Amino acid sequence: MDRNDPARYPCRMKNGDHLFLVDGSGYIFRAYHALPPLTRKSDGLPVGAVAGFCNMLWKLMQNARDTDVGEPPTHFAVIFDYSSQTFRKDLYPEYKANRSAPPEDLIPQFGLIREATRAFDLPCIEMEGYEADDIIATYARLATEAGGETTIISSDKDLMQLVNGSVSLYDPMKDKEINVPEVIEKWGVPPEKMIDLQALMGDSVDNIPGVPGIGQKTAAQLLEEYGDLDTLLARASEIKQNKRRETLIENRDKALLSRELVRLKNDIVDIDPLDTMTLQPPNGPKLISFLKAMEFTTLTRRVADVTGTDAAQIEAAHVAVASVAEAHGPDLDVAPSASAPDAAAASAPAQNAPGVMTPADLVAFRKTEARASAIDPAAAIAIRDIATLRAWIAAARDTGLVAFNTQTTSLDPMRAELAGFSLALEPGKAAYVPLAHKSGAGDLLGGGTVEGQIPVREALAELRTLLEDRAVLKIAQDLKFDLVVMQRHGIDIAPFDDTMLMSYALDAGMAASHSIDSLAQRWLDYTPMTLKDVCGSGKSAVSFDMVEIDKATAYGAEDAEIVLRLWRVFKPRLAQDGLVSVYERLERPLTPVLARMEQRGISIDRQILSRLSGDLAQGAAALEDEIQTLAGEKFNVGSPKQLGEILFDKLGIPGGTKTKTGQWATSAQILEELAAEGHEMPRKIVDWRQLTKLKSTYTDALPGFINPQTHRVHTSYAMAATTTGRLSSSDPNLQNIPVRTAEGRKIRTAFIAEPGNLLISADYSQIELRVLAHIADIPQLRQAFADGIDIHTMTASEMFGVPLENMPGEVRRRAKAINFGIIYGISAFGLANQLSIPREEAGAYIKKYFERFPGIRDYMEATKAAARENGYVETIFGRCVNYPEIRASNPSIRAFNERAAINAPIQGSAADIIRRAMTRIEDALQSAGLTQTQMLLQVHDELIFEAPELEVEAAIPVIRTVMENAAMPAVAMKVPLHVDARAARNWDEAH
DNA sequence: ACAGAAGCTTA
DNA sequence: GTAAGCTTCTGTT
Repeated sequence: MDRNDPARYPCRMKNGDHLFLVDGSGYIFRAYHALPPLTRKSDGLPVGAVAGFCNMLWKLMQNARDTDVGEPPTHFAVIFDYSSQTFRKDLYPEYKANRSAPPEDLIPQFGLIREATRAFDLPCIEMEGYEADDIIATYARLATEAGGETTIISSDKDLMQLVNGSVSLYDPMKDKEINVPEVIEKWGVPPEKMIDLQALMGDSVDNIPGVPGIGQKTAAQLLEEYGDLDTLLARASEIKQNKRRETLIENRDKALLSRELVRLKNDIVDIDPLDTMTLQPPNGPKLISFLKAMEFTTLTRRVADVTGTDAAQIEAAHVAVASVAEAHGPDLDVAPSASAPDAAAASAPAQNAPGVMTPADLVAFRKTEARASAIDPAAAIAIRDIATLRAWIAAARDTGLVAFNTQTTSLDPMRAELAGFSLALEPGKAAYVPLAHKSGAGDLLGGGTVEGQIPVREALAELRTLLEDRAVLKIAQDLKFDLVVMQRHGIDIAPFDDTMLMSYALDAGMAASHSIDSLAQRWLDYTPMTLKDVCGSGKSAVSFDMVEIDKATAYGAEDAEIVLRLWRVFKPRLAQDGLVSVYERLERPLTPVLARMEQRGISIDRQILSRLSGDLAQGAAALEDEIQTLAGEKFNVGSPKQLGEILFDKLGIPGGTKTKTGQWATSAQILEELAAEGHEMPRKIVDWRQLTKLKSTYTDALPGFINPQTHRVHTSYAMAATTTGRLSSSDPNLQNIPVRTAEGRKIRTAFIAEPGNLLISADYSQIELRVLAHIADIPQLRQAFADGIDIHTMTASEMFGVPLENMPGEVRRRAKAINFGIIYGISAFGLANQLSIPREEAGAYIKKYFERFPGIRDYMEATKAAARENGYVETIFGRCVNYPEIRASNPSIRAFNERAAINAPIQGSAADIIRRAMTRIEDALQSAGLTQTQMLLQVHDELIFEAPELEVEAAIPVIRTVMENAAMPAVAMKVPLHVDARAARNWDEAH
């Protein structure tokens, strides 16, 4: 007798009841790939899919009214696949044969998700020999026969065939209901024709053959014309297109077999009756016990609130796990091994659906997915009331992830006023929150605030709960900017990911820019609006708070959505390419450190600069007179073109050379040579240029950067501007303040400490040569550094056989030039230029050098070979620098790339070392009780601090220790690092 | 108003 | 010979 016979098992389901069927197996795979990887904090157990599953179940049980799925559920069950041995395998042994094993960190989650289902007190249904889809089909039929509605929680296309007036699908990740019209829109046929459609088009993921050459479009068109598969096959000979007719006749059997494979079995017998699925109120303690074991704190709290349970009183359940993946063990701070090139991921087959994927497949899938759907800025929402804002923030906390950015009135974060901010939760779901937009109308009254904006204080109070929530990952592009803006409002942002830094870790050297515009172009094939489009440009430009809210919404929300989409591509790539540690240890943690340095700024003495400016003006004017007298006419001394004509045409000085544009070259080097030949004017030009350079670039420009509120100068550090890992500084650039000449050094006396404080300058001595000695493992260099011997003197002694004592200055100077040349990927041409000696002589020096230090030549050859082989080189901490043009056929382009590839590991490793020091130094000072000592500036191998006089003496050894040990424990340097540090009232004396 | 060249500053 | 950013001039838009 049939167990589903109503006579035997009176089915309690009745008219108006609503059955929810969750496709548990489908969900696991989808959640695993769609959600950010999450591991249980205490033991590294991967639980991302479990977390997504629990959040979804809870949401469905609680908020069915709020989601778009109609009536709340009365019956509820979760359905799983039992095993891969099903009747379809008997029919067609190749069915699903091309699937690979699930990822290792997904395996333990299968069992956990069944545990989770039981913790929710929900029936957990699986049957040997059947797929979850067949069980779902059977229950949907039973529910319909009993007069109930069914909602299937899945978006699997295999289930589309079940949709009808009383059965619908619901995609939990897109919060989208799929009914008959949606099926028609997506597939071009109504649900009842889905079986025939799939039979024709086949499915590469499930290995369903279909009819070769017939895709979705053609299949839908044929069914439209012939009605169904049987009719189509019967009348196949009528088809006009030769190719299509032949293939349909020839592959008739494949089509019929495919139909049996995709047709779901809706008449399983011996199945648990529907009345076992009646939805009960949640069992708070049981559920919380499980959630605690999983360490899902946010959901635990929420369940405790709703069920009125005291979570603190409940013990975590003991949850057994089949096999814990060890892949995500404790972070040992070890340098990663050589990272895999991108080629494997790029060539992996891009699939249409997640399915079962290897990490490389996932990366390929995410790259395809990124381009698959269009960004629609017009669909963005403007949030203009506090209730809506709260709802979005709650949704972000549910998801645990949100893309965020600020829109402000200035590109300088220290002057920027907040105009609004945007949030994106998932592709297609982005919003902008205007806060301080004004209308141009009230000009005379100072501009009126636009109606319908949430008061800034209230909005920021809500925003704080999101940005400071440890359970919500904030994703931004160049987050440091937003961090400075928000920290000025007393709000921190943590935890976070930064797509700019991810791109930098992944693709340094692949393109000049890691800006959002170039990333959107590269990864999404999308050209975003520019600030110019929104604010205008030039004289007619307006600040962002004057932009119309609709326009601002489109711009701001688009930004957030792009960031979210980029993140989905980059996150798995970091793991795939072995760059997680570079990103998480060298890039991300530096962000808040730099944000604080930028906010502190440095004090500058206006009067010193003003007096210097006057002196420089006088000196330059006097020289200008003399120059014009020598020229016999007034001309613009600052114009290289006019100057060239005076020197080489009018005065007829011989030996001039031309630049590539055909102008006379008048560089300092050429002018120096002319001066050495006894010409009077060139020397004066060189001096004039020095004075005007100092005046325009430094003494005149710097005061304009003094912030009116802080009275200090706040530079901006770019974290992703160089290819090697160095920072750069701009607005103003404080990494090129003069130091070489006495005149220039006077500028540095204007950089001062506040009264009662001193500036401390701590710089690495010869860090790049030490790194070279480490990487290339050169015995003499290691010995010299270990013994504290002057490295250039040692080099000269080794090369020329001269004793260390009484080394002639000129000999040491040449050795020094060679040492630097090595770091720069030496060429005879460059060295000859540097030392003003014939190329042959320079070549002889290099030859001699390599004879004495064969290890250096080996290093250079090995690095070139590696760069050519892999397309990239790496630093001692695993930072990759790409050289896509290393194989260029143009010899000068190729040689340039080779020199850069030789230099990058050296410069980049040194940059990594100081980054590590910077991320540690604040804590070290705090721990030493030095609470007032603050890091202000970084100049590649130097750090500048400001400290109260009383802390200086204690701070210096702390700073030195952190800096000298910064490579540890990831890398044990074979040579000691040495730091010189001193303190003074101004930067000149401290340096 | 903007872009590129030339030149100069730093590590 | 490596890596940056800023100013002025010059010619174009």
